[in-house]
Amino acid sequence: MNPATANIEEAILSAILAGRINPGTRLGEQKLADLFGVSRTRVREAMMRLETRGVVQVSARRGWYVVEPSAEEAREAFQTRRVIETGLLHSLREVPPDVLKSLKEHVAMERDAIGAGDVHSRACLLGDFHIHLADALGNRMLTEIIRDLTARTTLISMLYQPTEKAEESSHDHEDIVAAMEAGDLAHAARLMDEHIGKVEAGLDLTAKPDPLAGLRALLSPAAFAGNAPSVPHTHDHPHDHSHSHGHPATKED
Amino acid sequence: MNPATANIEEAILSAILAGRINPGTRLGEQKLADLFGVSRTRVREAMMRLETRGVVQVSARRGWYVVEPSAEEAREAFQTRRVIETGLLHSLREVPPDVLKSLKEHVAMERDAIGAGDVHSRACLLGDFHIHLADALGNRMLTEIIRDLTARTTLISMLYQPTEKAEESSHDHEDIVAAMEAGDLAHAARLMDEHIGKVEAGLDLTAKPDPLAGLRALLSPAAFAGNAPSVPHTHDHPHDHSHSHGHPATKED
DNA sequence: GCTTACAGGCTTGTATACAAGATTGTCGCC
DNA sequence: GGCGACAATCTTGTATACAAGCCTGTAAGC
Repeated sequence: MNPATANIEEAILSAILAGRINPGTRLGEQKLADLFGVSRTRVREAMMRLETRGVVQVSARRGWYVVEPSAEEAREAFQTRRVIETGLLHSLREVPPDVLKSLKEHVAMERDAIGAGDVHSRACLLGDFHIHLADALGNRMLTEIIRDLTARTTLISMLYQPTEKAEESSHDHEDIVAAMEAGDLAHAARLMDEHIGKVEAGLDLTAKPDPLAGLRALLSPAAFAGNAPSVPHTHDHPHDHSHSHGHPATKED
Repeated sequence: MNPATANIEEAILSAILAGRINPGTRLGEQKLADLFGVSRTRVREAMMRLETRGVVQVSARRGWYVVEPSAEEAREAFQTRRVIETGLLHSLREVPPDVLKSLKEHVAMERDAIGAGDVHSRACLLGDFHIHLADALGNRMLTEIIRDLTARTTLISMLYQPTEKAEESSHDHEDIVAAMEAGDLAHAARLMDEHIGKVEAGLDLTAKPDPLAGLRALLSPAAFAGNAPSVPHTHDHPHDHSHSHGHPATKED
């Protein structure tokens, strides 16, 4: 594949995985083209690849948008992850020591990030755990699949997760690694199943299937005093104008 | 997505699934553009999507080629299928009656095709079984993943499978469905694991990692009498010239 | 006779131009 | 004042033009 095109694709995907780009964000071709210093053609390539991978969508003659998975799609994504990740643990006969070591280090990093209150890298690490785990099998194909899936569930969490129970997730990860170390992979699989189930159960899938959801909350409690309180444009500002995309998407303020 | 572009993508992918296009086949942009009556742009889109899905590859300024998975990739593909499909059966709590009915009908069709000696639809059906099974969960995401994976293993079989044990495969499918009907999904998963293992074991992964493999066989047994026997161009004729792609890839003659 | 350099043709890579549709702001009308 | 039509603007969709690199066939040199 082309290095430049791959870079654009990678840049956007990892920004999503890291939670730096919100679901529903519009990604204009020209804007990205300017940003990366190439023509629209290359950006379009990257976008179409990402569309195939299920992380962006095109709305005809309106633009590219980071997907906002529906409740139905959210359920599918979690089910898919459950199927694949428990299947992975089940088919793992033994865990190589270096993989175990790397996973333990990862969990330690999670705890540090949580302790430091680093929201940004925290979310990133929690998703990364599963990708690391996929690496355990040394199967690139599977890793790629889980990576794409994780991107989707990350977006889902951003859409539907009222409160991120980071400590609980990290603790689950720890237990899973412990079971792996003990060689009880069936148990690890069961824990993984529960873990994903918990994350899914923690979502409020009735919350915001549409961008107007934020509105409704304002409308119902008698509001509408004098001036509509500016309706803080939920998305549609991919990169303000310069490329200093630093603010880590702190939505819940 | 665009209907026309999607059609090109679909057409090529299903031709691969049906075994009508051989691994290693070159797919020229202009040729396909003429064939579908569009410009190269659209063909390129379709190709790049297919590249993301892992079924074609581009060789810089030479052309697009249907992938020829290496032995390593073949192992990964089968392992991935094993992980996902056993995981699927494990996480299936119960099997809806209509799904069971549909699977039984499918297996019956397999047997008919085998009985009739219909090589073409036979291979197609054997792959389709797994896709149908994915439908059992009603999870489009998972179905899509398995579909792409099946495309790859189909190509792998075309590359490495000396003799296709169709009857055995169909019998395996039958057993799996029987276990599902009996409600013993753990058993079904075990059977699936064995089944995929058998298919993988039936491959000769040392066979032809390169297009010259057919050559070596000719070279070693003292051959080279007078004229090199024409080296029947192993691939490189996507659609001869008109679009009457009817010959069902009977390679093993 | 064999090897090497070169030229021509063919294929993709990339940018650009133009067409078609969507959105939004404005003006006229009721 | 409110509503609807219209025009300006912006965005993607598609095709085409040209650049750049690979492959092959040919001819010259050894």
